[in-house]
Amino acid sequence: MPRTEEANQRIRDAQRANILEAAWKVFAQKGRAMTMADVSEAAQISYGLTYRYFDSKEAILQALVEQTLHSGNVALQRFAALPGTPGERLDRLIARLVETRRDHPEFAQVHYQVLSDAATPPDLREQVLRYGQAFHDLLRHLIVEGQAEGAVRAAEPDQLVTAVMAALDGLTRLALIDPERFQKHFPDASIILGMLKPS
Amino acid sequence: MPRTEEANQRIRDAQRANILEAAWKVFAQKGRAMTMADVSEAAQISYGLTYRYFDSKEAILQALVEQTLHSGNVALQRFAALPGTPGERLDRLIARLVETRRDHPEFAQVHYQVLSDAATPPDLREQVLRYGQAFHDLLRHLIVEGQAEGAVRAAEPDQLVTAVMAALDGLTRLALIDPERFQKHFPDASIILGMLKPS
Amino acid sequence: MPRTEEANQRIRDAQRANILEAAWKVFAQKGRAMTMADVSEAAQISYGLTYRYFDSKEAILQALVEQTLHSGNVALQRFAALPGTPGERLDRLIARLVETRRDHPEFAQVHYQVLSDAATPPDLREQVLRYGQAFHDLLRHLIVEGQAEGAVRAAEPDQLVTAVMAALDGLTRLALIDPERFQKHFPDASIILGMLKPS
Amino acid sequence: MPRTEEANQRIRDAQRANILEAAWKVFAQKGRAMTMADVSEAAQISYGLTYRYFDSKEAILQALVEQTLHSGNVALQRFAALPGTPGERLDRLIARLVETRRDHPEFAQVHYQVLSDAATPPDLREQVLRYGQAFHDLLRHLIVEGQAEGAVRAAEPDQLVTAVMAALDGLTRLALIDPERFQKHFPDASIILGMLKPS
DNA sequence: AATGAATGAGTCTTCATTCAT
DNA sequence: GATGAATGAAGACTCATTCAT
Repeated sequence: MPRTEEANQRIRDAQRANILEAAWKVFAQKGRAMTMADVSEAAQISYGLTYRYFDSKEAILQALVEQTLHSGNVALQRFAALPGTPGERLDRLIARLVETRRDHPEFAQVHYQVLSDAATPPDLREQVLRYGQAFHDLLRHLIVEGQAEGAVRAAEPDQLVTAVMAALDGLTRLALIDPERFQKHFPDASIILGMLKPS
Repeated sequence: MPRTEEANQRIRDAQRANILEAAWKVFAQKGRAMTMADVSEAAQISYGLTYRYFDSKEAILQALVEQTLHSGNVALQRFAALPGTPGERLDRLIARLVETRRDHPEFAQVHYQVLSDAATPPDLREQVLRYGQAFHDLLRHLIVEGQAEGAVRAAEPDQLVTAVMAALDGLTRLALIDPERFQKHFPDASIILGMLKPS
Repeated sequence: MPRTEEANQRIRDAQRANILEAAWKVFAQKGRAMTMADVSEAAQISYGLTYRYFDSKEAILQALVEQTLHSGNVALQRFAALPGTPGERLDRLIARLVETRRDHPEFAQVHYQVLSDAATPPDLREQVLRYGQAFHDLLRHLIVEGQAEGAVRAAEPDQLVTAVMAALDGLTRLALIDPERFQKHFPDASIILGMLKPS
Repeated sequence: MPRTEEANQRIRDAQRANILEAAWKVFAQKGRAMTMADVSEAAQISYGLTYRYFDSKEAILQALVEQTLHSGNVALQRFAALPGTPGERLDRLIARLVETRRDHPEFAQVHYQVLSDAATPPDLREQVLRYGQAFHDLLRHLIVEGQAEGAVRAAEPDQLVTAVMAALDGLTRLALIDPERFQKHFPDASIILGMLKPS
């Protein structure tokens, strides 16, 4: 009795998720040194099977990025819709972003790897950059509004955005280099917010 | 008639510098994906010649790191000896650090690459970590003193240090990922200092 | 449908044997100049596949040595247990050794290559030397006993052992250098035994 | 004042000899792993100069071989002309050959290296083989004559020759593998002669 | 005659990708 | 759908050989 098409699809979806989860684990540990063998081993599947689900290592990275983009965009939209004054919303946004960097640095790390790798195909790079732009835009929007209400210091908004994004990226990086040390001294969101608050 | 020893020495010095300069360029572009072929091509020399000047790819990275450590340590010492109140000295230090990130991001980038690469030999890693620690110590020292005089906000000093270092690393990163875009909006040092100033 | 585990095991065993056999052929011809490309070509497999079966060129040599040590040790033990007077046992031993040199010179050759190569790792060298020592000891033992019963000439036993081992090694060498010529005139064991017999 | 042609020639001859002597030392130590850098360093001359005296590494080996062939042939001729019964002459010949193996194993080793290396050009190989043949012929001649007078055992002469040559080659080999051990137990020529003497 | 900087082909090893079963 | 054996294109490194001075 052959499996139904539906059952097959379910198996496929589960396996794909399984592979991606494994890829996350390996990627967090090894970064771009991750090999296909690492992934299949972590996923507890055979070497070749990975290729039934992903055309290439590239495609896995692409999928990882997509996951980050998806949840990132969802979060962005949620924040965009959140009530409160710009200052309040900024506080919450930054707090949340800092938290994410501390608890899941590999999430943002994927973006970095993809962007640093000269071999990254243009379209993938483009997607990540576009997400960064959307993120930038939201942040900038809140900052400009915050400045209008006096909740954010008077400074070139783009520079403020860049500074905040840099701090977040830096946290990602430090958390990966020496987890123990940096987790202990992980800065409170209020410190990051110091860059935005009027003095 | 053979070249004079002096002429040879000149050639060797020039070539070594040439190779390192080429390595800097390639490294800034490709990071750890830099190949020896890349370097020799950028240096406009044959593949094999690189090995007359550096024993291994490793050794080139080591030399790059040494350059950063050397000028980094020189700068650290200069700052340690600088007059002024802690607050003033912090201002100058941060300003200088931000400037360096903007103009020579690959300088700091080399440290990150070395630390992220699992294949980095322990002694090299050790050197970089030690420098990071010295840097951390100086920053922390100034911050604690700055807090004593009220020039720095009341917060856990280690967190402040981590936040500043993260921001600097992040700037490095952004400057490398998309130079054109981020150079334009490169944040003023005063924004980074916002993390430290009392609100 | 995947192959059965049994089928895979069969493939692996066959391939490993295939590679070793190919390595024997190449090694006999080229000695230490054997390249991995030679081996894979002789085994009629791709370059990379060799590395699925052996971690390095080193490992192949190690495996070749192990084969010789294994059968060598088996032979040694068999001879050690053989009945007969020392003189009779010596006769048989030498006869057998000469025969092996004639028919499988590459067998002993591998030991020589391993010992001459400065790059041989110490443990491998150690194994070969230990086997040589065991061989030396057996031979010496038989010679001393043979001298006691008057079946072996009166001479310094160690010198006799050295002379016999040298002759055997020399046969290996000649057999490899110019098989056709030396096979034709391959000396009878009785001639080698002449070094031991009382005059 | 330019050097005279004669003086130049003297310098050239001295330098050539110097290089060959250096090559002997290095070759004895490293065998075919000898590099051109090794040679020039041992000769205390510049890297490139070696190539003014020898067209290639090959040519150096060739010259080393020629030296052995020359002195070998001289010795052969001297022995061929020596007085005495065949038995006596054999005694002296073997004694001398054994002595040479003990004191200058690298001499014979060169032949072995040249013959084992598949890359050896045919003409060089031919020369060495021809010398081996001449040697073989002399030995065979003496043996046949010795058999006629009853000084040599009755056995296939070619086999006796092969056995003696093998023993000598083996001594060369053992002396190189573990000089200390084998020098101590180096067999007396009388033992080697045991292969030839009637029992 | 002499020097040593420069060249590039050859070798080992890794790993993304393909394919027979 | 699943397996893992097989392929081959890089990449690091060595070393014989050439060449400008």
